[in-house]
Amino acid sequence: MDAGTEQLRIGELSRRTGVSTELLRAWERRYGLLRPSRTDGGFRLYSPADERRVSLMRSHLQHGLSAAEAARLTLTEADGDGRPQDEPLLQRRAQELREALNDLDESAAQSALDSAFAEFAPETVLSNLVLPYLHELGERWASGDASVGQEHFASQLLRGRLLGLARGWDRGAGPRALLACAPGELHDLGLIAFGLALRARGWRITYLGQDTPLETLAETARSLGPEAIVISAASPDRFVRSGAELRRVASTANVWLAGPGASAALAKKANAAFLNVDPLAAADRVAATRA
Amino acid sequence: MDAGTEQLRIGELSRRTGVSTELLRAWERRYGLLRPSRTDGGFRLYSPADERRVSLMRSHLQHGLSAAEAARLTLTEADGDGRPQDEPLLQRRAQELREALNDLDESAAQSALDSAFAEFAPETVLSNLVLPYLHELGERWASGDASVGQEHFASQLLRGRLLGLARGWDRGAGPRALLACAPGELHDLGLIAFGLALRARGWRITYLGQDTPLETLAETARSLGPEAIVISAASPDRFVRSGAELRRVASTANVWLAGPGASAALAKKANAAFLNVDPLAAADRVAATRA
Amino acid sequence: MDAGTEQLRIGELSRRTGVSTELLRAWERRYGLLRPSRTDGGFRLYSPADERRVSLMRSHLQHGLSAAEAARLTLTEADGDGRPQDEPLLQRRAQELREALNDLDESAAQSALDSAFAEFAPETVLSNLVLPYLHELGERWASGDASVGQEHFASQLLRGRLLGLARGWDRGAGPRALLACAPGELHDLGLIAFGLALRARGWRITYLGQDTPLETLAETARSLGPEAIVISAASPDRFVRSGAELRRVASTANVWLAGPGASAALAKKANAAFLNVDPLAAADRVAATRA
DNA sequence: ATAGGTTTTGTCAAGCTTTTGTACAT
DNA sequence: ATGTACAAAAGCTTGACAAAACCTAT
Repeated sequence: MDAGTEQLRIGELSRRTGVSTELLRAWERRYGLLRPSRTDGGFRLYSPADERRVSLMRSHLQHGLSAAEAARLTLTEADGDGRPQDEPLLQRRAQELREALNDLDESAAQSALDSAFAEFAPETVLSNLVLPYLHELGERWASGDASVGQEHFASQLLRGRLLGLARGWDRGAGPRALLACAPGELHDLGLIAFGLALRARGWRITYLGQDTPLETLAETARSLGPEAIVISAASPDRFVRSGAELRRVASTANVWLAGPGASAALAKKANAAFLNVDPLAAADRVAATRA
Repeated sequence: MDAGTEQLRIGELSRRTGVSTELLRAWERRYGLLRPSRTDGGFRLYSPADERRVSLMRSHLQHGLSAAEAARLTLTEADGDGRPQDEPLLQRRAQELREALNDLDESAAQSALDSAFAEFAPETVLSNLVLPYLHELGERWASGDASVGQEHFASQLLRGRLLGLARGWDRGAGPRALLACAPGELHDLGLIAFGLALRARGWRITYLGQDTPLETLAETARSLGPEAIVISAASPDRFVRSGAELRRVASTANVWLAGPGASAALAKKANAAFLNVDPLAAADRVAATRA
Repeated sequence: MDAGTEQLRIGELSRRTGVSTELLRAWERRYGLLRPSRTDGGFRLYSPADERRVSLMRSHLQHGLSAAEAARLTLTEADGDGRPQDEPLLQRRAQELREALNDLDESAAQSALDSAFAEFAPETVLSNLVLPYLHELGERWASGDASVGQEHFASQLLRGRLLGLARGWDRGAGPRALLACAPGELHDLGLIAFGLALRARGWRITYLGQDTPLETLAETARSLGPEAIVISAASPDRFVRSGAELRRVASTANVWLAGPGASAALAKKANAAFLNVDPLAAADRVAATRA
């Protein structure tokens, strides 16, 4: 068990922390600050975690907080920081984001994202927070667990965030990719994430967004001459309905079908390439064609 | 309106301008130079505009004018002091933006917007660059002059921009507004601009975005209890199709119909209020209900 | 939600803000300036937001406003997120950043930067907020107007922010640049800004940081074979002292000298190219060599 | 410019309650 | 070790007050 952890008795804890034994007991009684185990005879045995809590408590008192407040803070900090200590920071941010979005709390969501983007690389945030949340939301929604309001709220907020990251993604001298959602398709977040990932690999992105008619796509492709065209859809019908036009576009350029709606069969039929679902891996594949 | 402007008492104005309090009162009495508001107790409260007038007055006196003359001049000058010089710059930014968007040149567009937001107040940029461009694009598109690619590209880019400005728009303590596009409706930029303007008037915004089912809206409204609900659509059918549900939502909350698709008749039928087209004026109207 | 926020009692708030407890209560009673929660026993508990309000109030009083006016302003500013709405955004953010950094207020500084980066392109933020602030700080410091603490605080915070943006800047397929500060040189913010700008132009960046021995630089260059090497220093001595070694490095690669310490003469002597001072313009020049 | 009256605002006091560290009896 | 007691420190409310700032009218 925890054979290796040192267990202090109250006198020793008092000596180490400079807090009188009476006070330690009072803190335990009044605020539940400490949770010592006991010897058979009833003596308190404090763990290192208890010792940390006492120092935290003292530091808060030093800063002028009232004892009640200091204890409250100490407990929430120690719990949210100490026990799931092994739980990575990333998990915590994910949890914060999830709660904020579910509560329709915009600024909390933004600040969770701010923290995450400050602490991790953009792709890490995408692959560990944003995309998993979208996935989860899709499933909860399919099973009737999420309100559609949450879905709308979340996707709008995340869209704004991702488009913010996208700013300037057409600059530079790399190969150019043209991105669009299939006709009728509104789910564009995965495609934007893909664009960001491809951008990080040095490509220039031109993004046409949701519900792009293939005629539009073809025209734009003619004027830009992109190295790759990526068309995304969340459901297969989007591709099915425009099979003929897809073939036509694909005959003049390097076209990929992506998103949950894409499949190897559909791609083959359209004479296009098939892009496996995960946007980040997809970026690797497309980038590899020009390495 | 000018909730955020500092109002000085006579002593501080005197200290700042170096004009005795008696004289300030005399100028007000004799020439109507100043028009301070009053506290409940009767103390004068001067606005920054008053402060400017006093400096102007002093400078005229310095140049040897009689007090009466100086006052007359000050009053006429202070009114005609605003924009005209800025106008060309604004036009230039508008032109830069237009060209960049038409060329699908993302970074040029972004930097035109950067310049504009650096040089002008947010609402000025909205009302002089963004909204006019959208309007123009709509017309060109209707007449077949704009490629759909341009429209897609521009609206996606502007959406990212506006959502960036929107960050934190749910914070604070003001009344809350719930915003959504009608079912099937994808044109959300006007609604976002409206949200930004309402935000600037102290409201908190919750935004559900494109194509929001009315059931979703109703549910979200129940949990948030917003002061106002604004539903936008670019074409009337969106509203027509969901007439019955609209009535139901409107029966429990303060609902406004907005966007080019709204009309007084439709609003009346739905038992909702009608919001005239311009997003900024609309924000004024909604804000006025709670002033 | 805000389980982790510290709540102050009135005495501590008084001590921190320098406002007597009686006055704090009077402000609450008369103007509703503060809205403390209460303990079960009825003691007031103030949030960090309350603390901010008190400082704002004090600052307004300092500027000569009457208490009633100061309170009104404080409330509208603090609740409505912010400030005069009719000012160009960029100026507002610059002012917020400046105040926050001068007050050593980290979270206010971060949120000013969050807003700025959401609203503007990274380069715009760099060239309009970050670099000017650094410049200004340098001058204030030279004239004894700024404390060393402020300088450390600001540069630490900004460095963290910029390095956050820099994440992943070595990815992709563009030409590679190797960046380093000259031996002994610790001012690296300008160089990082330069790196970011070059990254936006499609380059890959390898960054060696402060105080890089030229031997290290040469070795790294041998193994990476960069397209360009940029060495930065804030004062000329850094370059002077390592003249011979500089020549050697420059003989095998394309070397640029940058930063306020660089000059055409020094560069010529080292057989390197001279990079004009502004990091963003510098990025344009370097990028142009490979367009 | 002065006189005489009013408003605003910071401070103080009295009497009572809550909080919290320490002490003591079991 | 526990539980109770206690007293100093910190807070609360109500009410009042006086200096500073401001008003109008002469």
